[in-house]
This record gives sequence, structure tokens and C-alpha cells, in this order.
Amino acid sequence: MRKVPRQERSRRMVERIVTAGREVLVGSGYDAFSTNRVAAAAGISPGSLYQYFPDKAAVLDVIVDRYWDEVADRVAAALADRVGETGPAMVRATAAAALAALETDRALLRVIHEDLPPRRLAAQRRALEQRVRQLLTAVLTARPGDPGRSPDVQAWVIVLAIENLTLRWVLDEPGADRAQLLDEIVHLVTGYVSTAQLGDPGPD
Amino acid sequence: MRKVPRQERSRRMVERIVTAGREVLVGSGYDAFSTNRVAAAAGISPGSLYQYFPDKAAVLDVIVDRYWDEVADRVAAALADRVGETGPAMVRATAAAALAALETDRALLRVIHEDLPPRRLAAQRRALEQRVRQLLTAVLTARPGDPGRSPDVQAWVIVLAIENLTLRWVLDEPGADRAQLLDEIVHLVTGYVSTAQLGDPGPD
DNA sequence: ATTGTATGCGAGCTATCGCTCGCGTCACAG
DNA sequence: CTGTGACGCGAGCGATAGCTCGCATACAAT
Repeated sequence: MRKVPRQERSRRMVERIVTAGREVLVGSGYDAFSTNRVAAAAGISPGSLYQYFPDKAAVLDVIVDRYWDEVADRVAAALADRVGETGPAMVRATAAAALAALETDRALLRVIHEDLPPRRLAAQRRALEQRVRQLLTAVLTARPGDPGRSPDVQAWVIVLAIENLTLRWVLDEPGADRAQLLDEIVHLVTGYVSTAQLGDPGPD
Repeated sequence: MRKVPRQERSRRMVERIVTAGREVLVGSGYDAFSTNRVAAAAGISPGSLYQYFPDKAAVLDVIVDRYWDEVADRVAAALADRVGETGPAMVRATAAAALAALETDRALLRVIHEDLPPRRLAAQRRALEQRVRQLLTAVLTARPGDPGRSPDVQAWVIVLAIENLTLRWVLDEPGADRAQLLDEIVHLVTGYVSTAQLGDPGPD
């Protein structure tokens, strides 16, 4: 922020800019996200925009950060609430929370994940992954597991799998309903952490 | 292509443009990927570039398409070669092929996946996913499985999981070596397809 | 050799876009 | 009421980048 909005009027304007920016982004894509366009959509002048935002990227940052912070908080909270319950319950609740969080603004999620250069979200994605991974590593370490396998790596695998499955499901609306997806995710994770030594293909 | 290069000289130039484009992309990032810059790097003039490419995007398309087509072919070939072997062997071989393919040009992969808007690769990713998914669905359908679960959905889950795990591993060099990763992927998939009804957490 | 065509050049046109700056307006303090 | 700073405006600057066009050169066919 270049200047702190002191009066109520200017604070409302900052909000209008952010809202208009989101509308332009969702309605017309990232290519249309020019400062002039956003200002026009907000019903203000380009000059006014630059009184409170140092540059175009700052506006985008606010939009993306707000969205992703909410997603991250909801997912992390859901997981933290369920630590101590059984593995499947934890997994299901967390995946369900991720789905719900990602679905709250599908259109914005789509633009962010399909139009924007991934760098924009990379840091925040990593941060969320790490938050979840740390909790999960602790849970995995506490349970008796195959001593030859690293809980850190397992947590990394599980977090990435769930993240990408939920993300793609929300964006692509594939041939599986929500309950089915959650079932499969639970299967995936429980099957994974309970498999014996390699070379045991199970009931194959 | 705006014009077909007939003489040897011009065909070499087109190659030089593509090569230079890749160098600019890898060496200086997508922001630096301007037509003038690419032309300069190729030692030709901007006008010459536009004799064979309709626009800037076309140059980028050739670069990206070539890279991804090679990746896709290698992965699909590895999988096709192993259809008929046991599940774990198939999974391991395919994942290993994916790793090897993605690693052949890590720098380009990084730019493509971190700098470029994901739309650029989306269609081709989907195409590869579908190729692999179809083969996998057939394999899953042939084996005796839980009748309540859909092979299509299972294949979708497995393909996405492997794709994203290998991709992220190549890009992030996380705390697991190659063999470990392959072991975990095999665990993940074999555990997944062999889990019984939901609510059976296995040897928990 | 000559002629038609493919090739290649590079200055520069055009359009866009991020951003600024000088000026008018409004709100609040004294 | 009045003055001072916060607020807001919008034309337009400067830079960039995609792309073109008229011309010179190299090649190939006759």
C-alpha cells in the first residue's frame, strides 16, 4: 500500500477496487485485468487506484491472498479439529473441507489456476502443504508403521495426492460425485499407509 | 505457419528460431520471451520470424508441443509395453518412465510449469491423462475388484496421483530419492486398488 | 543469362498499458 | 466559518512489444 486510507470514503474505495478487480478477473480473464479496466469497473479513475496500491500486482495479490488464505485456514482448521480421531475420519473430514473451501468460489479458483502464472500462488500453496504435512507427519509417526518407510515422505505423498485430486475434481467436474470422490480418497490413503512390504501385491 | 519453408536455408532458420526461443525461455523466463528477443537470439530479424510463424504464440506452441509430445510418448509407450505384467511392475515402470521423461529437460519443464499460464499445456495434459487412463481402466476392469467401485474413477485417481507426484518430485527435489519415490508410488497404487470395503481401515 | 520466386532484413508503425501529475473537491479541525 | 490536508480525477506520458512493409539478396528454373 502506497498510502493508508484514513477516511471512510477512501476505505470503501479500496474495497470497491478489490471487488471490481475480482469481477474483471472472473468475468473477463487475466488478460483483461489492466489497471484502467479495473478502475473503470470500480467506477473510479486510474489515478485513484494508485493512491493506495503501489502497482497492478498489489491489487492482484490482495485478491489472490484473500481467497487462498480462506481456503488454507478452512482446510487446516478441519484437520486440526480431527487430529486424534481415526485415520479415515481425519482424511475424509479434511478432504471434505478442502472440497468445500475450493468450491466457495469456483470461478475465481478457475482463473487463478488456469490463467495466472502459477508462480503467483506457489508460495502460498507450499505454505498450506507444509502446514498440513506437519500435522500429518506427527500422526503418522505416532502410529506403528513399517520402519523402513519415512513418515515425512508418506505425508508428502498423501498431501500432494489429496490436494491435486480435490483441486482437479472441483475444476473439472469429472465422472464421480462428491461422496464417491471422498470414498476413493479415503481408500487411497488408508490403503497406502497400511500396505506391507514392497513385493506384496496384496490380493492380486 | 504462415508460409512453408521450401529451401534448406529457410528450414534451418525455422529450427534456429525454435532453438533460440527455447534458450530465451529457459535462460530468461517467459517475460523475456518477446519476438524481437527471440529473433535476436536466433541471429535473424523480427520480420523473418513472421514469415514462418503467424504470431508469437505459434513459436511458443512449437516449443511446448515438442517437449510435451515427447514426454507423452515416452510415458504411454512405457505403459503399453508393460500391460499384461503385474500391477506393481506396470506402475513402477510407468512412473519411472514419467520421471525419466520429465527429467530430460528440467529447466524447460520448470518454465513451462511455473511461468506459463497453465492453459497452454492443459489440453495436452488432458490428452496424456486420457491415454493412460484408458489403458489403466481396461486393466482394472479385467481384474476382480470390489463391484461397488468404478474402474473409471479409480483410474482417474491413480493417473492424477502419479502425474502430480512425479511432476512435483522432479521440480522440487524433495527429501526422497528416486527409488524411494517409486516405492511409495507403488505402495500407493497397490494399496489403493486392493483395499476392501470402506470402514475397514486395514491393520490399523 | 535472365527472370520469377523464395528468402531475409530492420526501421518503424500502432496499439496497449502501467503509471503519473497537476488540478479541483470534500471533509474535518480549530 | 475557514483553512488545511486527504481525496479523487482523467488526460496523457513513456515504454514496450507485437507485428508490418518496402526493399535488397539468394536461389532455381528455363
